[in-house]
Amino acid sequence: MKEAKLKRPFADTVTNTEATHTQSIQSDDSRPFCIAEVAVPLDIDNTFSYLVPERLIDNIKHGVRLFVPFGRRKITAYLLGYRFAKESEPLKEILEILDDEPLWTEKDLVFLRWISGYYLHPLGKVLKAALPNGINVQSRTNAEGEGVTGGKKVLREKVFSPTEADRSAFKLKEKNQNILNFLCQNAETSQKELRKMFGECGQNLKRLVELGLIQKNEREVYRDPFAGYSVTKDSPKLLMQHQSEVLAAIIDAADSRTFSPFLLHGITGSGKTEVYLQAISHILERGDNALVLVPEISLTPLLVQRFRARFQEGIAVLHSGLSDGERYDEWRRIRRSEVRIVIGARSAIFAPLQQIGIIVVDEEHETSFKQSEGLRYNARDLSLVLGRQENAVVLLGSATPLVTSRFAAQQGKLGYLHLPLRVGSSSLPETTVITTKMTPETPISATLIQSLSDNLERGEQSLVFLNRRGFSSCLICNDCGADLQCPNCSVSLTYHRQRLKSICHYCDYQVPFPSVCHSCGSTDMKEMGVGTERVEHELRTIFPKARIARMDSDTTCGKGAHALILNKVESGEIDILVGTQMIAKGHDFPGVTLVGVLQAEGSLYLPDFRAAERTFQLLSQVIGRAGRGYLPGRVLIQAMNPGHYALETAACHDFEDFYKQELEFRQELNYPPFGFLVAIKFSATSESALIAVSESSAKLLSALKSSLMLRTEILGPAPAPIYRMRGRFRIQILLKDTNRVALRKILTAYLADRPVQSAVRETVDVDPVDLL
DNA sequence: AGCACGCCGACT
DNA sequence: GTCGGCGTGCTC
Ligand SMILES: [Zn+2]
Ligand SMILES: [Zn+2]
Repeated sequence: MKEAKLKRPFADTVTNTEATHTQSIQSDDSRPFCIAEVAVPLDIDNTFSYLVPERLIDNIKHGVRLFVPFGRRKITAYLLGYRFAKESEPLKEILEILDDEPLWTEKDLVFLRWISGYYLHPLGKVLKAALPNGINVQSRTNAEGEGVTGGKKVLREKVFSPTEADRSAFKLKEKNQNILNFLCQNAETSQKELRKMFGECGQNLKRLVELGLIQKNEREVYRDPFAGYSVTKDSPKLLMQHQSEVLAAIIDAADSRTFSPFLLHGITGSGKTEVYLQAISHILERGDNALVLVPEISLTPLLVQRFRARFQEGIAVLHSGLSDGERYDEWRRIRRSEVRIVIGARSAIFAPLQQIGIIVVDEEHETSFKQSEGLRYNARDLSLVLGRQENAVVLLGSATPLVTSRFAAQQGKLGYLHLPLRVGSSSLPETTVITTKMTPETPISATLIQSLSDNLERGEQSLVFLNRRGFSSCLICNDCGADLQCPNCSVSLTYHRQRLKSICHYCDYQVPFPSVCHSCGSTDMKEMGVGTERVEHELRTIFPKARIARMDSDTTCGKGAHALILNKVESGEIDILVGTQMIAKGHDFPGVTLVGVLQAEGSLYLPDFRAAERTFQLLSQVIGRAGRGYLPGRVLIQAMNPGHYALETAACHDFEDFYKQELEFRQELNYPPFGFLVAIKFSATSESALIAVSESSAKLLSALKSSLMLRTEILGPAPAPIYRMRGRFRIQILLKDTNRVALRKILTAYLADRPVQSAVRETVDVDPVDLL
């Protein structure tokens, strides 16, 4: 054995899994050193200690960012705690305290530490991810860090208000008198608004200030992303029987003031939103606040409008379309308790909202609640953790709940609330499954063509759904049989006819058309597999007079393009809409009476244990698009091999049966919610590093198998030991129980022991665990 | 993340 | 000989 490493000069370095003592001991002469413990936003698990210099001791407080020397650079760091000590090892000094007010509370820190441990992500990076981007100062390498408190600019405006002075003592010009009267009768008013009412009035205001009749102040203004949307007040709607029962259960739980998580299972149009609104109203009345998480695509002005109509003021909206400045403004309003309701996409889980009484997660099954890079958190999962910490009600709402949620409800860990009825509307659509082999020449079966034709004649609208964009999913060489693949991702390139290119849907690698075979150089390439672009093309040939539109990420990349297509469908300007899963989400089309699903099993055989669940959810959603108006709906599902239970159960709307069969499948293979899953993804810079990792990971896997894992698995096509995807190599580890301590130990040991260190970067992806 | 240090192959 | 690329480890 080699001699142990040199003794490290810094003792007692705290790792971020342990709680740090943040309670400070008062400074006195016997304890002259103030030592700050700090997390940095880098790939480092331990924390660092700095000396707080004399000049900063009076300003130090919890929850602030610091500017510290780190190596030969200067970076932003996050203060975790500080203490006074008799003596100190030689430490570097903090350069600056970047915030006057705390950015996070002790409670927030508990939550963030939990996240750090659960997602195996350094605390400093978690803090960075949780804070709004506008606040962050770019680390400066040069010595002059002037203006370092920077971040996004705080906007100010001038406001005027009357003084106590005796107003009758002056004889004023008419305009001045009018302004003064106005100010006496109203709250302080900005110059901008006064200008609107009285025209250019800078001179008049200046005069009134000089006379001591009014005073000028500055106040911070917030950039308002939803300004200009007028609000018509509405009042709580009368609930149907099921809704009132559900609401009563929620209110009961809320009044217990204990952590009360619910699964609210209600099909689209069953009146979930009204239940949310009234539950939130109850929480607000008793003085607590509400956090509402919705998928990015559902976070529309229309939704915000609904909340504004009910609650008017005190609503903050956080979505990805905000500029850093706007987002920072909303964040500050929340921090200062100026709002009672926060509505946002996944990152809103980090909103600095205090006293949370209820967390609503709408469409909880949506994958967009999961962040797929950096800190790979799932806001749906975190809502449960936060709700537990805050003793809040957590409402997970969905028409097609996650298998995990459904299971937790069965176990009694989630309260199960069901809204079975469509409010004021029709029965479920009649659904037929057709067995067809889809070919590039005839992607649409004769039966579906006939139905579309009938629908056109009746003047009714149709949807055609295919979960694959592009013209053809790959090009195959007629000479040697090789398909055109992405050199980075080893997946077939999708041919896009309009753009005359073949494109990798993972990394956006492109080759122009006509293409040359990578292996033999032939230019004789055959189109294989069908995408939405081709379906649109074929439909135009079959129905030359029909008004046809396509909606997928290719046709909606422009700003407003998405809304434009939706509007056209809604106003009846479109007869047939072709699209990917995009047409399954978003708004209702009351005029649609026929839905055709092409290649329904398309997403079923992906190397993902949730493939069946995703397929079922998607199909259920698409099926639900038919017959939402007054006319009954009809659905035709085309599949090559329709025997899979995900298709069968979706077709006959048998939710119970789907969950039963899916849970059997999960249990047999120890997939969540029965097993615990962690994916380690590698990206390597060289082929040799890759091989080394492959070998060492095989060793890891066999070690895991022989120790505590009940089942370990490598995801992907055999016989490759590591699955290559999006330029990365992925192995997945499944554990039977949810013992994170054991997992962390094994992972840490593996990562430390791995042969190639920096040539390989791994990200650890923790998948759903039973958090209840 | 950067940055320095050390090891090994290639090259004026 | 030494120049430089890459792999490794450290930063209070
Ligand atoms: Zn070829
Ligand atoms: Zn690619």
